[in-house]
Amino acid sequence: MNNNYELYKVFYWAAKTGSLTQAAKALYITQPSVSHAIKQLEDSFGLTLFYRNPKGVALTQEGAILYSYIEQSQILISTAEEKMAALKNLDSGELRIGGSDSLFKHYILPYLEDYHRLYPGVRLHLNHGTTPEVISFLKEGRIDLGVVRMPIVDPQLEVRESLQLQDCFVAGAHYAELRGMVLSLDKLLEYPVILFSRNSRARMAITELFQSYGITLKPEIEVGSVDLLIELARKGLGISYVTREFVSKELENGSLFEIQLDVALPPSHVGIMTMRNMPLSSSAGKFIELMRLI
Amino acid sequence: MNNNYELYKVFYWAAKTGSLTQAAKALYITQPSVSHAIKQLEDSFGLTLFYRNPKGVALTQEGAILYSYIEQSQILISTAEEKMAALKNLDSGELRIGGSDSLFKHYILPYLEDYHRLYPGVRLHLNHGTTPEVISFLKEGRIDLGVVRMPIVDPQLEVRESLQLQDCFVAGAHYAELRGMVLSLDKLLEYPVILFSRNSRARMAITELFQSYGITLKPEIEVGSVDLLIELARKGLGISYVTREFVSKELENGSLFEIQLDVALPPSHVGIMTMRNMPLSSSAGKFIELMRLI
DNA sequence: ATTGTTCATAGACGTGGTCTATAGCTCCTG
DNA sequence: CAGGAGCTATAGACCACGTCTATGAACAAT
Repeated sequence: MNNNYELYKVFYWAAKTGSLTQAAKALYITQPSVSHAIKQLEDSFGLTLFYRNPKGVALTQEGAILYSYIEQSQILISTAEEKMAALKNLDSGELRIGGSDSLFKHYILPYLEDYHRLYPGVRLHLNHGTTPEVISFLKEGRIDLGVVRMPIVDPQLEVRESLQLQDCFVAGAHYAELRGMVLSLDKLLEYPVILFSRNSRARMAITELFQSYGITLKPEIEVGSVDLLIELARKGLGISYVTREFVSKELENGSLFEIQLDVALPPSHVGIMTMRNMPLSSSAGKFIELMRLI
Repeated sequence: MNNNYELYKVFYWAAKTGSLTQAAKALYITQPSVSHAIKQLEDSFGLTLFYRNPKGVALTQEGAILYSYIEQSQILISTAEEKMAALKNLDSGELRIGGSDSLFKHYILPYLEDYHRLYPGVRLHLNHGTTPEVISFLKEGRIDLGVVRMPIVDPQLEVRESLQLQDCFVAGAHYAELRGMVLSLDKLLEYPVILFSRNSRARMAITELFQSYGITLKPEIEVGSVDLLIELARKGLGISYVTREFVSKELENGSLFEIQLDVALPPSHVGIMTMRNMPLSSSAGKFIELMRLI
């Protein structure tokens, strides 16, 4: 009774077509093989499954009972195989990405659009959060990949550097007097500074930089959205510390200008983060491939 | 993608136990075999199905989707195998018998009782009808076996002679004067004769016998039930032509007595009839075996 | 009769699934 | 930190078993 499940495939086709010869054709094997397989099944059960007629075969009572189960089973397997093929060529499946809202909006979005156009069958899930939150999501298996600011030092994670960003201080028309000037850090602090919320990686980086010059950076305003940072600077409420690439539009149309400093601000890097030693889902793999390609 | 379904069995156990080693134990094969099988599946799909951890394996997104189908499929197969085993040792299944009411009542019933006691899981279906009807039932596959009067001459059918019966004429107290007398056929016909309905095999046989002596047998009363034949004879409405074995009780307690004739009435044979060249269901096979045994 | 179906049987062949042996890895423990 | 005990992956050998070809037997149709 310890059957080879392969026999059920043969049984299924024999019952379905009502002919061992037809079953053989469907399975691309010869009729004696089918005959032999059916015999094996019958012997293993100690039951006769088919009536053999000169014009084919017909299920016996017992065979019909077996078929009622095996038919369902085979249909499930076929469906599963189709599903797998669909997952393979990304006709279905899902892609779950973690990252910050600003990175989604200013960096990932165009890739997502391309990706969605190429693979409309793949459902997209975006989970926003801070860098440590995104790392948690990843480790919990709630996302396939995270897009965050480097550096990330975690042996469990594999990080691909994908983009270099340059943070800078920007101001609006209200501080037009500063346009073209080169400020020292001390001088800068005479103006109200607007920073992103405390637990962001960019905020930590700039705070450390000032610290290294012995200066304590204390913001006038603290917000949780990059859009607000930009908006507040434009309205003249202070000088915002933002990623230059994310305000390129405003810099171009002159609604914001960059404050020149007498020290170099360190560039920041964005990385695509995945679990090390864990295979990527094909949807995630294709997405990363697409990001590096463009 | 033309997969060996055997691989799904391995996949199922690997996913279920979360360990290739455990799956190997469940399947009574070695761990490298399991490893190899999973690899084959993954290669065939072009997808990774498991995360390999140092403490076992876990399904990937894609693997989990596959599992949702395969699990159902495997459960169906297991259920089917259990069902087959149950059918084999007659814990389930059905037995469909065709025959006349009188044969059921007087001949088959005791065997049915034994059978039901031995295999209470087998559902019994009794289909009553005349001999030609029973033959039709059999050929249409509505019954597994028929119990009818012989002779049956049909190349499609296989008939096992199972019982010899002796028909005879019986009367009740009203005709007590005939007790011990030996009657000629002519003399018999001076009394009202009660026969079974025209289309029965027993009726045809006795009509032919009279015909062979140049006598036309015309019954006074014609009924469709053996019980009625007996009852009418007991009430004195005439002389009934019945199967002696079916009135043994009445002959013993004296409510009926057999009319002696000066010619021998031919014995009739009961046969168990099945389709030739068609395998018996195990339930039917066991029943026939039981009938011959006792 | 002849031809064309069907399934069953016999025997040969060769692939592929299973095995053993071993390595690499991580985690735990003394 | 070394050693042991898990786990899975890999390599290579072997032989069972599933497939094949060839043929037979039974039946249906022409």
